[in-house]
Amino acid sequence: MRPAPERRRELLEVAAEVFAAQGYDATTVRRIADAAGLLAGSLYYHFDSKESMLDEILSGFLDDLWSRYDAVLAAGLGPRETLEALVTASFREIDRHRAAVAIYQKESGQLRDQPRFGYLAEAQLRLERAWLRTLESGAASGDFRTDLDVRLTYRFVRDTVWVAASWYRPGGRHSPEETARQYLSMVLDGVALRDRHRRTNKE
Amino acid sequence: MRPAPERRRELLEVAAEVFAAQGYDATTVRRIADAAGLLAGSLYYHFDSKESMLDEILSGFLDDLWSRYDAVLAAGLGPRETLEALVTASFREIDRHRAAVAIYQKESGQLRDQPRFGYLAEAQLRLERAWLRTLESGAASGDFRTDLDVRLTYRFVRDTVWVAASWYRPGGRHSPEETARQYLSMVLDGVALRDRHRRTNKE
DNA sequence: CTCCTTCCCTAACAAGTGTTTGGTAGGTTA
DNA sequence: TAACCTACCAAACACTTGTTAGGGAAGGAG
Repeated sequence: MRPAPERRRELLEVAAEVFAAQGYDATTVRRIADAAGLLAGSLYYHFDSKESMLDEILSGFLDDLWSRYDAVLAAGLGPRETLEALVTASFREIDRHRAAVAIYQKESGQLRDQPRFGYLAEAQLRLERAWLRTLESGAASGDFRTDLDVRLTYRFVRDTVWVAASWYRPGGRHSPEETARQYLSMVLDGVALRDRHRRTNKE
Repeated sequence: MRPAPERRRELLEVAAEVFAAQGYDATTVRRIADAAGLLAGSLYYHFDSKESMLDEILSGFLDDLWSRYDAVLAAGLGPRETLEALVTASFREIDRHRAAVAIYQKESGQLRDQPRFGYLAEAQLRLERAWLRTLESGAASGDFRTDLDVRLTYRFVRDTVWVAASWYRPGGRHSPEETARQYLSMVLDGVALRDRHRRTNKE
């Protein structure tokens, strides 16, 4: 009597990988079964629909993400440190849930209208609020520039981070922490050369 | 005897809009027909397959994009001016071909393996080369920082620009030129406050 | 041994898919 | 007038889709 949840997680990982590579709608349930080494109908012993698999993948990822974000936001750091911590946490999440993040990026737009996936819209709103608060308090405290549209800045930071899931490969040249450091350096200081940059790359 | 190509372009625009909103695979040919005000079978008088529509949309967009990029690259500008011109051209392209760009972003990954869409892979390669050359010569000339991984910088710039297609709406608050200016300001100088930024926002 | 549970297979289902075929209303040309 | 072309409709086609029902092999429990 093996522990069932293990097999379940195995299958979900396979499904996530295929969803991320082919897109949710383009992925047939038979293809997931092929990749997992069983037949299409057998998947329905573990899950009650293709949509349930997607649901479980996405909500699992979001739960994980929020537990990390909430920890950062509750730490009471300064705006700049909060931004750094959020970005770093995001890249760690991409490292762990690469497929789920890619799916979220691709399909979230068309899914959030569906009642079952309403939590995607809520999550996006919570995310936006958290980021806007951080950016605004950073502008007030003198950490960030004040001549930029805050909402534009938010989208800029958000997108630059999360699109990375489309090309990032775990175990590649850069660790999530190093990728985060370089991204933060670009987002905060820009790519143009200024006198400081010669050796100010704070470690 | 009205000019046929006009109707053709009309239908392609409708199709592009639906593809962008729902995703290519999730879009049924009947839904396109609905949105265009005719029946599914009638589409096959104008196009010989659903795939052909997608092909025409994407290659049309890429042709347009390259004609603009080539003009910029042939102008012999300095690295920083080239980067600024490329980014501005990109946002103008997003303004004109928003739906096509969104489709390209979403589906290009799964399409480029298909022989018919091989030109997508070629285009991506040409784009990467053009950008890398610009970034490298900018690092050599002292315009850009040298302590960043060039390929990472490339992906950073590329992504930040093109993802904008997922939220940008023509006729919104910001014109493509103004959006480009703000993005360039963030990419080049960063979002962190430095002494200069109080009033150095050139113009 | 028998019973039961877990996990999978075989085989089929109804619904929806992209596409084709034949026809036709209405305008243009001769 | 008749012949023709454009742009569409109506109806069906073969196929794929997600999903279900019934059965069976393997192994632990009594």
